[in-house]
Amino acid sequence: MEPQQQQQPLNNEDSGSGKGGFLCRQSSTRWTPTSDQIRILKELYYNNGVRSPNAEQIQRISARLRQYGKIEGKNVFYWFQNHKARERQKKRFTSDPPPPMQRPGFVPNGSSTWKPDDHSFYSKCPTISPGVVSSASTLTVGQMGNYGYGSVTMEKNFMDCSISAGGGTSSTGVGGSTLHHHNFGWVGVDPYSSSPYALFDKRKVFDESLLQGD
Amino acid sequence: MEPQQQQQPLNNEDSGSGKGGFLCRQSSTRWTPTSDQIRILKELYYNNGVRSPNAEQIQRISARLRQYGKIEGKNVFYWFQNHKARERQKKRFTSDPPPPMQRPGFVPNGSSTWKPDDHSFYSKCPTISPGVVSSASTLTVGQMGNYGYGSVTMEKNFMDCSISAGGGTSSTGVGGSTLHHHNFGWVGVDPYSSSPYALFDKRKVFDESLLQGD
DNA sequence: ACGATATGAATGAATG
DNA sequence: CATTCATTCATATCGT
Repeated sequence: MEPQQQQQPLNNEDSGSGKGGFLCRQSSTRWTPTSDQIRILKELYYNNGVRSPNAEQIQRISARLRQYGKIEGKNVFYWFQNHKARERQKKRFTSDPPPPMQRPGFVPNGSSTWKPDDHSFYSKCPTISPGVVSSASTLTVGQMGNYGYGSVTMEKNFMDCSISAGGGTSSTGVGGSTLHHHNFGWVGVDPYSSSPYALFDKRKVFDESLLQGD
Repeated sequence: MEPQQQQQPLNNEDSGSGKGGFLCRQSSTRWTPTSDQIRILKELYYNNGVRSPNAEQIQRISARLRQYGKIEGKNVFYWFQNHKARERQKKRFTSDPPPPMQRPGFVPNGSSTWKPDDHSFYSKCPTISPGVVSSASTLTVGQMGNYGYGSVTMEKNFMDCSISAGGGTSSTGVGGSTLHHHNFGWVGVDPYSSSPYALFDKRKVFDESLLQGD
């Protein structure tokens, strides 16, 4: 990447405190990552091999990053998406590597897309005590955030090994619950639905089942 | 990042005279297309209707343009991106009649994050003349006809719902008894693919504003 | 020398 | 995951 390393007059954090009600340049709607946030994100990306974090990871990451400035989960999500995509893209039109052709008979990857995400090549869980790791399998999302050694420079720890967590991939392991993962309660109106009755189309929102996480 | 200026002030290559070592005009901060390169690019753009060349085309174009000066794939990529964007932007101000009302002073911002998406649909109908071969010569990247983009304008400003942590099924939902950490932000995200848009429908509401745990 | 404008570069956000 | 759009920043270029 481009050596863009320097800090500028971070003017984020803004929030026009409603000075008068008019004027007040409403900061852009767009997230403006701070240097620290960027630094951490890159850390995660390069040092921890995080590339496509899932919801939980995103939650933790954004929570951690929030210390350095306003940020939402989607920002983290997009950041990784973009960073990854750009890296690939740049490489794509920078050189003309012939399409990766695998020799027949050798199935590189059946159907599952290998995710270099966490638990990939880098040995993770650096700061996690072995004993504690086990608990990670269930869910460590608590907020181990930054304890002791953590400090600001050490953020890889919270990334840890969450992969096992409920098999982010196969949540079906829910067990007794016959709950289907099909009940996303998306609220919001349908911009396309010109049909008034389409209102009931969607399984309306707010499914208590979803809320009652427990 | 936004407010952050990315270009690092690399100061090498003193073009001035021994100034001492302060500011200097480095020669290669940014690509400066030559007349020939511009000419060809414009030809591709206007005569061949190339708007968003893909990796392969970019490679060919840059290779061809390299005859006229140093150039990289990304330069071509950005050139088309910018050219297209500016053309559109410009058109938006000129030929686009001022929409009724909305005068400065009217602050739409109120409760929901106003989304400045004014995907004005306009038929950009390029002015390329079919049959015109021009002198594109060797380059055959022309892909006229793909200026679709006239997508419909759809407002998806409904990304607001509630925090129905669909996580129920997600990894966190492991074991019926395991605690469910609901702090989920995005509604309707598919935990399996961690992609907010992985929904069956095209809706992809992810919201996270309610998040504020820590 | 500036100030304005044109434009290369970067990146957040979104779509398919 | 690839592609695209919008926005913004930084700088090159031009005008006065």
